[in-house]
Amino acid sequence: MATEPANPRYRSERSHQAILDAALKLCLEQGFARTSVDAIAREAGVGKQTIYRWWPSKAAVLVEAINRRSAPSVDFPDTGDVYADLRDQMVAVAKFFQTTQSSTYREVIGAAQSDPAAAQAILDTLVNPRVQGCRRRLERAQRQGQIRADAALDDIVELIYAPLYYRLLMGTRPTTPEQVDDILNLVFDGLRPRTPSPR
Amino acid sequence: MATEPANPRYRSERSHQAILDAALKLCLEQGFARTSVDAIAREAGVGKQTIYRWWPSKAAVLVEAINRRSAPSVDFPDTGDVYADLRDQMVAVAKFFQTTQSSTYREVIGAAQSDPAAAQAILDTLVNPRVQGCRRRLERAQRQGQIRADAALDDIVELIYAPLYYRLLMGTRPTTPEQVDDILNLVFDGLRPRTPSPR
Amino acid sequence: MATEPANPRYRSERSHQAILDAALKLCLEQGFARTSVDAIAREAGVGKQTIYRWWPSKAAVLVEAINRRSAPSVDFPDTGDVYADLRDQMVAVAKFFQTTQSSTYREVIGAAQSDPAAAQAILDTLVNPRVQGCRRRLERAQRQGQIRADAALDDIVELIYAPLYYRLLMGTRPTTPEQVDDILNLVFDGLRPRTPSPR
Amino acid sequence: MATEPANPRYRSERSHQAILDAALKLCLEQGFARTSVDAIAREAGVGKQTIYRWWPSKAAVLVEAINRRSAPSVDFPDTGDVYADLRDQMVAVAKFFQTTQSSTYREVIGAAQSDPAAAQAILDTLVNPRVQGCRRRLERAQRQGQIRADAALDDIVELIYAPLYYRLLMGTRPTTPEQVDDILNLVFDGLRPRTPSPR
DNA sequence: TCTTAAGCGAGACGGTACGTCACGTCTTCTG
DNA sequence: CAGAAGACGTGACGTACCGTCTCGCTTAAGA
Repeated sequence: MATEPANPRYRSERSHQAILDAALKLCLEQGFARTSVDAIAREAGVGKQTIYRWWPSKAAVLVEAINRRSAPSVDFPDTGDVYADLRDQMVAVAKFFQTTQSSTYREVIGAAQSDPAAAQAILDTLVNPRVQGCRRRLERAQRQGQIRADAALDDIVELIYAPLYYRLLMGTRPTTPEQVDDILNLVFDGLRPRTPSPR
Repeated sequence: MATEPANPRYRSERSHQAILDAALKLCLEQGFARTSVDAIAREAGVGKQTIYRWWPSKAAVLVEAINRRSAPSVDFPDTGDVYADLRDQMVAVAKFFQTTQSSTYREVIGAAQSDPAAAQAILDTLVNPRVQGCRRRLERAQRQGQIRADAALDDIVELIYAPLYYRLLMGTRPTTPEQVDDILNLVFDGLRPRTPSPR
Repeated sequence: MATEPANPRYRSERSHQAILDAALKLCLEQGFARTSVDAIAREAGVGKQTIYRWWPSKAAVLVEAINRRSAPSVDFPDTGDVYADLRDQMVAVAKFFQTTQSSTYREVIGAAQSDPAAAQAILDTLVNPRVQGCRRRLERAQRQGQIRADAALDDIVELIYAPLYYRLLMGTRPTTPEQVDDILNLVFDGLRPRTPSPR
Repeated sequence: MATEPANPRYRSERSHQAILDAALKLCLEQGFARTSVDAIAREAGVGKQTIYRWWPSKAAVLVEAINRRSAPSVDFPDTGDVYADLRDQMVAVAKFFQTTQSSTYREVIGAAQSDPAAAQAILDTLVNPRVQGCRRRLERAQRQGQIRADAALDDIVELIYAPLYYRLLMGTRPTTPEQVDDILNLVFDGLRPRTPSPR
């Protein structure tokens, strides 16, 4: 993983876990920006050096911590109905974006705007694995003729998730699960007015 | 405006402009995160307190500075062809997102993730005025039957701009003007496979 | 007076008094060091410039304010008994040094250590007039044979008052009126052991 | 010592000395009031925090620095002739008060008028050890009958040193070594006119 | 009586220094 | 001898005051 050094010789698993736990806890309590590395070390009962030994930045610690918590959600469901599967997955994301924990994720993405290494870690660890899962599901749907054959899959993935991230990061409106249907309807049927067509 | 105090008595216009200029210049040279308020004050030949007197944070200064530079782009074109008009505007945004200056905007949005006041300033000053322009254009198009009557306009605005912001902020891929057509095609025609329909 | 400009044309007597009152009040409440010129101006309902127009420094304001309050104590008594007269005056000084107001005086002398102009104002306005009064009284006593003819009067004045100031400024011990007799006994009779002599 | 924290764990001796040296140097060059903590840190090649970690104030730093320089002068001579010994010690003090370095001491005492902790440090570190030395010398002299048996020693110590401090702090006149004899003559023989007595 | 120049309250201005916080590295002692 | 504890150099923070300046307004002098 991008946030891991090559050779974790002598690495203390106890300290490792304690750091991730402490980081998440403190960010939840007071926000990522107000959480210092010193505070994480103190909370984890760990020397500051131990953190700097294994992670390049505070953001990297939280990328790993968030990933550990959200690992189960990587798998993309496949019930045969791509609309329903996308809906399920997006609702899960929308619900997460409504929780308090998501603001740690939000702040980490914010910090990554000034920290290319953190940005890369987010992509590699959190975003891309899920994007790949979605892409594979869309591929199957495309092969089965459930979505247009000429649509670029990467464009579709982004078109679907972008509105959720847009609302999260720009704060235009909260991301409620109900809005997922609005998005999917638009994305599936398009903007163009049409002669009545069977769904 | 959100970043302005109620009563700018005796405010020095010279200092005001010098601060905005200095802030933009330094952010362009070394990035927003590496630009300190001290440095802006020094570059502008201004006391630090003068900055804190009129703006609540470094981010707020840059919201106003960016807004001053980009004020002309608020107007949304109306040639009668909504697809072409959206395309024009999106291409302009995509081009801006490719420039070096956009990374200041990007970092300011990043900082706003930990600073609700800055987030509000971005919405009020930069985002919402342009969103309103787009929305009004879509309303006319909807009245003229160029887009579906049952589509919620706010959803459409976000569906169109979100992919550009997503790429900007998540760094998945650069936002080239060519991709604008890919997005618009998807958005207008939808994902559903279809019997040939006239464009 | 040293703290007064040459030509007080148009000077507002109301403001003048308000400044002196405000300065004394604030110093009494929170100490000289914690009292800012801004605060004095605000308390006096006066523009800051008005203070700077008439006094060179915060310390100079307080020298004048203290002087106004203590003007009556300049006169040195003359009952014919120089010992008793010195005792009276020293007791008055010792009592003042025990009051809360004296710590303003103390702090002003402290500030004068880094401000030659203030030091000069203290000498000219507060110290020297009283020293001269004491000196004149000692001169008469010397002419009347109550003190040694060969003693330098300036040395005597300092020898008498220095212990009080020493205790005030060095904080070795408080200056109680009772100690005045101890000092005067020593000063009058000297350290040398002696054959019994008539008082 | 009053200016030392209880437990100097891991304190860097190199930084410690560099701070004291830098503080003295800068105060000598530009005065105590014009010397900022920033400047001391810069001159010493040390972080500002390191100063604040070990001393409560700029004044406390200089109390320790002055003490380190003047440690040798604590011992009080004892040749058997108390007048001569006092004269020696007072001349040394008077000479020091004439040097440029003494104005650092003077300004520190000034600052202590608004800083009780600094005042205490001056007493504990600089004044009281020397006062005790003087007091012990006077005790011996008193036992040997060189000074009056009924004189309070603390009063004598202050009576002797106070005029020197008075001149230093009130700026009435410089403290020349010649004046020491004038003071001592007065103090030993007293003010009272007398029948010729053998010295 | 009417200018007119000043003093005036208010407070913004360019600055300096403050004392604190967090960073990422280095050092010391302890288990 | 690895790791906790935390001191270190660095640098930015946001605040407090400094002494000067720029505003309109009031006020008293002299034309």
